[in-house]
Amino acid sequence: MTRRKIQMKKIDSVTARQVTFSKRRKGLFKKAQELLTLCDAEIALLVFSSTGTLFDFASSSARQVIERRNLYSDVNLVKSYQPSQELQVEGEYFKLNKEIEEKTLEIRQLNGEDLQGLSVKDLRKLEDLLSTSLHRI
Amino acid sequence: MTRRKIQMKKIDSVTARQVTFSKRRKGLFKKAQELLTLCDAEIALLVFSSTGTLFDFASSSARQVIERRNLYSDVNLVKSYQPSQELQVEGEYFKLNKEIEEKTLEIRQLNGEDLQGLSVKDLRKLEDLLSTSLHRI
DNA sequence: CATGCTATAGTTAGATT
DNA sequence: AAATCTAACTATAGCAT
Repeated sequence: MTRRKIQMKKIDSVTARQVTFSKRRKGLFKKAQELLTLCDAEIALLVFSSTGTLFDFASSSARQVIERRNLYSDVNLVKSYQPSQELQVEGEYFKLNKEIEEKTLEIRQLNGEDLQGLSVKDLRKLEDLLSTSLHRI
Repeated sequence: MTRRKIQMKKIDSVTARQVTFSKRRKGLFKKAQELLTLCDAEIALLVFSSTGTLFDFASSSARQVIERRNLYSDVNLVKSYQPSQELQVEGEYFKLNKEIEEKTLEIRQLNGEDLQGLSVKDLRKLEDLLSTSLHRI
């Protein structure tokens, strides 16, 4: 796209591929955000790196889809409304992604990172937990 | 973006918004396709129009689906690829679930449980990790 | 309404730091 | 590994048809 036109095939160099992945992922999310804003669309975007780790997820207003779905089922406002499979699927995605996020944070905290969100009490708990774990090992 | 720079807000004119939606959606999917080709990533992209109808879905391994879809007219787009979409979704599920499983195990091990699968060397590593974490806290 | 055009806005590959 | 730069690309807003 720039200094040189590139071939549309998997980039050979691992490092170059990672850099491009990072740059283009950012660009893709920006485009998604723009589409979302300009056209009032709802977008769910899941990007996995080649190693299979979930790298990102973008959709602010897609949450509303879920909320709307829940609203419909809760209030039973529209009897004939059947959540489409796509929406159900999206809902499950959100759930799974949230679970992954939570577990990732938990791991980071067990590793002594991201502690600023914790109260002193929680810190003591975590400290005790780690002490116990250390003893078991 | 072109003849004129536009404001990043919802486009007022309904017709202009529809045109932009169509154009940009196309662009977004192209970018997604490029990212997945260049970087061997896996991408799931769900775009809902403002009326809430699912407009498209893209996934790395769904390449064939997308290609096949292009053979059909716009009107039949969604219907024609639904069954395959289910299959793709299954794959993504599997990945997310696997990631959750892995993280769950990691947490359990950080808590001193499920250690039987680890070698002595891994145990030492974990011990060091916990010591360091404890120190940070 | 959809599709084609095209000047310009926006994106990014490769280099540099 | 991450940020910055910028030439060289691509995407697209406003029109035209």
